[in-house]
Amino acid sequence: MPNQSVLVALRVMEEIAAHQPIGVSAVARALGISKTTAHRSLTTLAGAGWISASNDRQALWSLSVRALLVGSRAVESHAGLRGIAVPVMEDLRRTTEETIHLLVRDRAHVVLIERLDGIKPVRVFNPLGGRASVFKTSAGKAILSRLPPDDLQACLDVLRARAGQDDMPSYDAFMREIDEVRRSGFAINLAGNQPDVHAVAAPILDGSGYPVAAVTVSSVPERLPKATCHRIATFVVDAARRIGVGLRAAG
Amino acid sequence: MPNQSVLVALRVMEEIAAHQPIGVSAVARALGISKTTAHRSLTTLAGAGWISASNDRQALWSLSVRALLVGSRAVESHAGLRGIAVPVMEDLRRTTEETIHLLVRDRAHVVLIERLDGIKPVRVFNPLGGRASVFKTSAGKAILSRLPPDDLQACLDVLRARAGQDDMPSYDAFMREIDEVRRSGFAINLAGNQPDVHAVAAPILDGSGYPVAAVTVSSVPERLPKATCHRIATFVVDAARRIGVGLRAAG
DNA sequence: CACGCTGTTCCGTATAACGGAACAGCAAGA
DNA sequence: TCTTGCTGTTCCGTTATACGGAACAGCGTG
Repeated sequence: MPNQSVLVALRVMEEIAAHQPIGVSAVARALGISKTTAHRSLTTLAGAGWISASNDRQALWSLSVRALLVGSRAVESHAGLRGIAVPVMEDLRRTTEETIHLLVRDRAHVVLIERLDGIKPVRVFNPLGGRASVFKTSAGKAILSRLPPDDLQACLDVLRARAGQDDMPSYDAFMREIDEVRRSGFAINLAGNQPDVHAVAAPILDGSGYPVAAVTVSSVPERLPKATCHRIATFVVDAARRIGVGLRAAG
Repeated sequence: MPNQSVLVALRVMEEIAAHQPIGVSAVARALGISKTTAHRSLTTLAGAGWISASNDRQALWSLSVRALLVGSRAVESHAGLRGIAVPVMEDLRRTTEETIHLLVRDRAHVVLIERLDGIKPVRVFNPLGGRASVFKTSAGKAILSRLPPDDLQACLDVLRARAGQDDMPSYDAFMREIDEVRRSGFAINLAGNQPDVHAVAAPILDGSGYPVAAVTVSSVPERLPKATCHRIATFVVDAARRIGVGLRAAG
């Protein structure tokens, strides 16, 4: 296994991201490495400007802005997905007047890469880069419904291991829901991830039919009851389709 | 210098962020390292899931979502700045009906860490994690105006080296403007960074008086002429003050 | 005052990372 | 077609480097 120190450094950054601000000993304990190695990794990362220490008596480490600068470029990697999606998302917001999200998948999670706020005063708020379970969100279900069988099975294996815990849906029920999403072309989430947030999602397919992302409309339950979700699903599906067309034209 | 391979890997990621998608040879050339080292670094980063290759004939590398997942946590490092700022930013948007930005400084740049879209149809659009010169933005001038003398001088040295190039302001004119900003408490930018974008900014000070961030109101010149900038500056300054109070209360 | 915890430094050794060289595959040019 | 110049990839020997144990200093608690 090459570049052990790099693997350590990356795990250190992930540990900091999850538990910042955090000290040397806690990092070493969490990763099962010696304090010496953790300390060396931290000072190296700090020297490169990716993390910084609160200069208290007991140094606690946090990610620095450089990490954001580099990480934020990751959203541009999907063949200009965001640039193509944003104008369509603008249209969708004009039609629905609600918050529009653009998400991509990372294993068993979806990550928010763009957001357009709803127009009305009461509105959902999710930070960019935010992460949620692929099993509890409409975007996750939308993407999973179009995944190739092998990729889908890999995700479902994760669910089988965790079903029941943490409000995870049962394996069989989830399978049935994915089938239904595949048939209808859109997914609905009624407060399954965050209480008081309803959402409807549609998968964005690239030229080869792979679901690279999902668009969603989110709002509070009062403005987005089940019936309304079904009614606006047409617009969401159409927006996803238009973004897909743009992707094929671009790349 | 310890952990050379880590330093290489981080530089590789920065190079990818700046020029993705990019191949092995180009990375090696840009960093002045051997193709072997670049290749090893890339495969290690890919193994850890931070970058991924387009599986074309000629492998081109891009940042993966994992980089965003970690990087996005960097915005939480400033003692809960965003959580405190967002509600105040909501108020400011309600008052002005324009786009509200929250930015922090990284050396001679400001980085956008949160954005609330304006209500009106024509509106500025800046991606989160986006970077702009501290000398050409209202946010940059607002933050610089409250920097301790040493930090300010370090930045001004950068300006002295680059003054004239790239639409950079002259050293003396910029000094005068910073003095004016310090006196008035807010900064204005009339299309100095992006054409057709006017903005007004105020610095957010922590408990020790250090300018940790800036809030801005941005819009198109028609809705934000110079006179209007001065009129709404009161609201921007007050928003920045309220966020500062929240910071002091929190930590 | 000892104990447990911080973070930090030193050091010997095992190993891992370096770059040169060689190879395969593709594209443009002669 | 055959060359030239670029890709990316693999192998290998040597050197330098990253590892963890042990020891140290500083602080708060029992």
